[in-house]
Amino acid sequence: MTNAAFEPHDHKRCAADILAEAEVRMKESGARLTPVRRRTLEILLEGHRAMGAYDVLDRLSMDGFGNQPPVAYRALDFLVEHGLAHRINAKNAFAACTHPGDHHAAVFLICKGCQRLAEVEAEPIHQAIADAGRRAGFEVDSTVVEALGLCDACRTEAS
Amino acid sequence: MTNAAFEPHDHKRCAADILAEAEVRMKESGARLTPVRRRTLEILLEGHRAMGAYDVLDRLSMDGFGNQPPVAYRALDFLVEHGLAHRINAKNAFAACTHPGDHHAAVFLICKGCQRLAEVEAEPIHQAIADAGRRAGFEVDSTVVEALGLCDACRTEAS
DNA sequence: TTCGATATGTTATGTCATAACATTACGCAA
DNA sequence: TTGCGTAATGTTATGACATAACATATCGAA
Repeated sequence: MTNAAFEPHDHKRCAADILAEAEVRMKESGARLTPVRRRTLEILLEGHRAMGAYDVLDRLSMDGFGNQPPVAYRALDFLVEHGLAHRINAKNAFAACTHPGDHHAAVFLICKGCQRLAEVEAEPIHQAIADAGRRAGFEVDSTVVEALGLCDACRTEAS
Repeated sequence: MTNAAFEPHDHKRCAADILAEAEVRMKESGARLTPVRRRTLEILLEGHRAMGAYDVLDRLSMDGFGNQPPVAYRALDFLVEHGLAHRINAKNAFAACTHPGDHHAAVFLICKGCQRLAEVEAEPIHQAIADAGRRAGFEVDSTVVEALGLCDACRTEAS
């Protein structure tokens, strides 16, 4: 089983579904998915890739929103806080969450070939990390798990 | 069992041992642990904390080395490349490796209270990540596993 | 001892991120 | 509906992290 992010798929549908789910969740929680925030999420959803804040900002300002860094950072921070996007530390970049609502024990797979990024649920891994912490007398709050490598397609191409 | 990094211990000895080990390993591999590089490692070894490149740079320039960013970054990159230090993505910072030579499937525990950082071996976790990748049709090369939380001492203090 | 490779110094610039304050829009209570 | 407090956005300025490119010095093997 390969991950959808690395496979050809009906991406318009994929993105639209996530966006719709996001709207529902925001309505439920009372948080406001304002125009900049919604547009920011749409931009992130254009591809299964992480984008830098300044790239997002360029797109936003082309769409008539402000053109200063805080415009992008605020929208991105909002999305991250509400579980609609993730910060990808390894790339100083941001990506739309592909399963908003899940309990969020995500592992990120970042392809060095095509730059695509997949998010897989892996609660047991996060558990194992929490356990390893506990054995060292450490209480884990949050974990970052990012793996770099090559997706199927890029691996085939390389050989 | 708590990790040495979070426990009172004979740190002078701890640092000296790691430094000695580093010297041996560099001699073996033929890589040159020059004065800046050695000094950089000593600086990182002063505490079980991650340091920003510019903090390291300040220290180096006080010691008579150059005072421009590449001086620090080059030394740090050398140490990372040779397994004597690690980059801590979550903090854009660097820390001395506490078990140079081990096969390096490290998980970093970063205390939000005291800022101390421990490195625990966790080959099984890295295996599990590689497996999760494989199931998604992805070949993992390298992984970043960083956990934020509170060490024993800081947890006690907080309560 | 000379020459190529490696390491260091230095200038300049690029990239990522946030503090602080002004202005505008929103939603609710009177 | 008006007015008010809060939340969101815009804008200026600056801080923090990182690297490209080239000059100079040092190391070590032929």
